Amino acid sequence: MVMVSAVPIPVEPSTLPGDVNMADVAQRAGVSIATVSRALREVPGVSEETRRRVREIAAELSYVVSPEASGLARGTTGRVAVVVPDLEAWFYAAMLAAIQDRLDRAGRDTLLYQVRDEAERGYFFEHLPSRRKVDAVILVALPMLRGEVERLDLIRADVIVAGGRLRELPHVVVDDHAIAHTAVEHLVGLGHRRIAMIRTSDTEGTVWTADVLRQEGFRSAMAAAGLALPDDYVITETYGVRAGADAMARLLDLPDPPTAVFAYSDEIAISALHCLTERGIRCPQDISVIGVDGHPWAELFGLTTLDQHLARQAAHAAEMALGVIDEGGTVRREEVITATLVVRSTTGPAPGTTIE
Amino acid sequence: MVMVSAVPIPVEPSTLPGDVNMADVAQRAGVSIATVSRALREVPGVSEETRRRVREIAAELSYVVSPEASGLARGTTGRVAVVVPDLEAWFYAAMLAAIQDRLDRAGRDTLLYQVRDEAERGYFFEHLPSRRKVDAVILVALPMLRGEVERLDLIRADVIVAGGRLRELPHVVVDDHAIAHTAVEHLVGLGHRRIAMIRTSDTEGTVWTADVLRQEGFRSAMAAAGLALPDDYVITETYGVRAGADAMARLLDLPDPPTAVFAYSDEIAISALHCLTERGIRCPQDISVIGVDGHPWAELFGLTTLDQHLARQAAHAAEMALGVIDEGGTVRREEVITATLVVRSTTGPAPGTTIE
DNA sequence: CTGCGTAACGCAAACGTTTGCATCCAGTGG
DNA sequence: CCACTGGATGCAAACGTTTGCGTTACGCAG
Repeated sequence: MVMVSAVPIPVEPSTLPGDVNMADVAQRAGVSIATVSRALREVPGVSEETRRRVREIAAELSYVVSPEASGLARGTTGRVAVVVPDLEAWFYAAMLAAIQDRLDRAGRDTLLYQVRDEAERGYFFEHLPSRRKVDAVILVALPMLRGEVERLDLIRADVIVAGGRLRELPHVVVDDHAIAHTAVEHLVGLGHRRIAMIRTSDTEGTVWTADVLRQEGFRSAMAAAGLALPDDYVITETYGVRAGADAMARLLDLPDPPTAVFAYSDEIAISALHCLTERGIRCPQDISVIGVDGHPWAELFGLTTLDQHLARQAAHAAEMALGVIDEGGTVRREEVITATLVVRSTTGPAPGTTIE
Repeated sequence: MVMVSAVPIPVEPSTLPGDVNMADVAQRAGVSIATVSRALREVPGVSEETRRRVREIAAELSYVVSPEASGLARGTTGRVAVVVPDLEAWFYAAMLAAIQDRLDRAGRDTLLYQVRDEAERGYFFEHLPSRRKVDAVILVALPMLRGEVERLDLIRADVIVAGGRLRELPHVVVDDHAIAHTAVEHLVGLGHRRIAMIRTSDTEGTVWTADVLRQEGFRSAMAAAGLALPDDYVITETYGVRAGADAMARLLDLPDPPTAVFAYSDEIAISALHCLTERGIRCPQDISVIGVDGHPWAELFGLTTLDQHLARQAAHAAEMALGVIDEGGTVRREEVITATLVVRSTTGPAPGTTIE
């Protein structure tokens, strides 16, 4: 560590590449540390002339404030944690990407935590690594147990939920109930009467609102349309790349297979589509498929889907985090996004329906 | 701020949920702050008995050290930055996921930065936000300009490169040259003689070793096999979900189309496959396709690919970062992963080739 | 000319750790 | 009985900022 004493020893321009601190800048500028601090942070109390000079010298020495020292002094970290269950699923990666983007613009850093399986969940909620490391935590569609929800209080930071709701925490969600209704109505409008749903489970005891609500919505939409919903028309597969395909296979093997399928996500839908291709079943002539998300590949595969505007959800979540951090309680505590139906080529008239 | 004075006022168990500091623990335990610090960090100089008691009280008060204060005192951050170009591409998300995982196990936090387009690249390299915020930076397959490479020196942290090489920086790469050779040899072995390659460009002036090497490898492999390589057999498409499909369309429209295609990535390959489906061209009977990556969906689509063991690459990169941080220079500076050929159903004998 | 308000700046006390060094104390061998 | 050793512990000085408050110096109204 190079420490420059109070005695004005001349400092070489680029001799101390890393270890430049405010004292160095102050000395060079002939002002006090306090003034440098104020000058660089654009706070009042410094003349324009001084401010300019300080900035100049700081740049010259390529000085950067120490986030640790700064954070310690102001009692804040400038960081926000984002917690996701599984980055390899597009949904989470896209959400994370958009959140990071917004935080970055606001000058905050993004800390990433993954909670992939039961073990990691346990670890996370026991140690709450984000404890004192961030100003806010954004939980992205993270299924959790009741007891875990309570431990969140131990986080010394504001908690925001994205893609679901949790207790009274501020959150941004998509209207999952409406999603299911829109999907079913679209299919019913095409003459379908035998409609199934595919979802995946995480095989644990946790629940997540999106999952629950989409199922409920599906059931109520079917009921509203006056359609029967056999038990085996709601299929649950364990998560994986073949989940959709396997589920579709089970549906096709039913004595009375559906003519349309509502998939929980686009990834599941695309996997299901693949099953159709494998079996030589035409889509949408023989069976229609609709997904949820707005996955980039939905476009490629011509998948009809409900775009849930991930980027917008993410931006709202980030905005809430920023709001809570520096405005406190005065911030909106709920934001509901409405998904929009994007009709492509995997949904069509039910077999035997006359086309108008 | 609740400050407990030096006078031993009894402290309620869970009254100060967040603002517990070492002084509180020390007071309760009847020892000095120094001892608490040593006790909790498992450093020698504390009796087992004291250590136990301190740990107990700390847990009781749910005390957590302030990372800012700790970092300031020890001159280290405990954080590692990961810089990626585009999280929505599976490659980067998977890499990030595995890196974060490894860092997490080592008790380090992961800071995420995205550098998506030219503007963001400019901003990143001008401000180097990671400047003093992390102990190390892992650059994941980040194309950059020459001048930008030089600015990296200003980062007050060790830099590691994953998925490419940069100057003399420690890095982990896949053997891109070998990848291209293996792919071509596989196809040639199946009787193919007209083999094309599809790659994407980022339309900027940057270069990235993987891209360059795979092209070079492809050309040299073709030459080694004694095969002609027409200029229009190396197709460049701008990145996007239809890139592979569009490129494939261009290839099919050639007067003398190839019988096999080597795609830069699995995502491009899958997109290309879709073009075949659209046109009713059979794969592999009419044309073979091989990708690179080991994308989960490659399995679903039966795509033959070169698995480049992302998780392993990521783990090595993280390991290097950890190594450089606490061992300094004594660490391996290069790690070369060999991709493995995974033969599935998108590659088969060239049309007209007799099957043995 | 005096008093007063204000802008610009410096002082020094936090912020909560880590760590080199000093201190104390119980053994221990001579 | 006496240095002497070594383990356990405490003291206090960093670490590099931020910020409340005090001090100038200066302009202006009374």
